[in-house]
Amino acid sequence: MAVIKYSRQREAIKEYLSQTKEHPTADTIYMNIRESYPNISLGTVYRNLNLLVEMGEVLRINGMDGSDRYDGHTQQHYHFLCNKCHKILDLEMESIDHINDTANKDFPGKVEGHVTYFYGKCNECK
Amino acid sequence: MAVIKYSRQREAIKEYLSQTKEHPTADTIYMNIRESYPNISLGTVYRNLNLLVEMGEVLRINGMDGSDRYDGHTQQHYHFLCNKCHKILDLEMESIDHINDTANKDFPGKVEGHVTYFYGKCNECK
DNA sequence: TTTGATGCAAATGTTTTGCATGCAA
DNA sequence: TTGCATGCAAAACATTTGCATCAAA
Repeated sequence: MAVIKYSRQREAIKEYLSQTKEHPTADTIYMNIRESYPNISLGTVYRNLNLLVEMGEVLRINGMDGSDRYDGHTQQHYHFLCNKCHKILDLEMESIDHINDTANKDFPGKVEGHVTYFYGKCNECK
Repeated sequence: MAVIKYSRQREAIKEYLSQTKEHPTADTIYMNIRESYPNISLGTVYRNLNLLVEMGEVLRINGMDGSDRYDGHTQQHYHFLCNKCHKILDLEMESIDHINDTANKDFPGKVEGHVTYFYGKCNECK
């Protein structure tokens, strides 16, 4: 089973994601990391993002738009997508984990979690 | 502004989607419609799916997997994704629309809706 | 007759992969 | 020294689009 070795590229990606409030695409991440590591390749960015998502250190947000977006802040929180300017914002809200129980009622399998995002108009667009 | 003309291809897609319980991909839909319309093209399927989604007659489900899936049953319902066999099931559950209000609290913009899907293990995989 | 819809193929955009080389352990 | 990670380029996918032709109104 593959041992995971240190790589400065992966560190740079993690560092960049933990420090930004945006929810960048792989390409945006690539552009940014390139400022410190001009030789990094897009393939490496994708490979590391997949690794980090798998390890639970980064969240992948998809279905918003053509390409996936990534979020380095893994504490439980929800996202808001503006229908007008397509910005993604973090929502500070109380837990809605009880909807798992609602879903589990009368369901023969086992609901373990949910993925939710909210949409509407952001502060500037409303 | 574009008038929408009747097309038997679009009818066939709508009919197929309203009759299946699966949540097929564009390609699966294409394969099926091809049995009655051998000359239909994948481009036409995509064009019509986009149209139907825009008209609200079909739901697009994304973020589950590489490619988007479509659902002809537009009454409000939630989806469940099995982590093991990757099946998508419909959930019969009470409304959780109140989570919009939860999200709206302390949010400067305006939350208009949400997208939610549940995951876990289905009846056969648990 | 007019104009939207289609089929076909080429183009686009995103993500993955094969392979030789580099680097961590 | 071993084998995972990288850079590069090509490949793989999913989806969109240009254009000549077809068909609905």
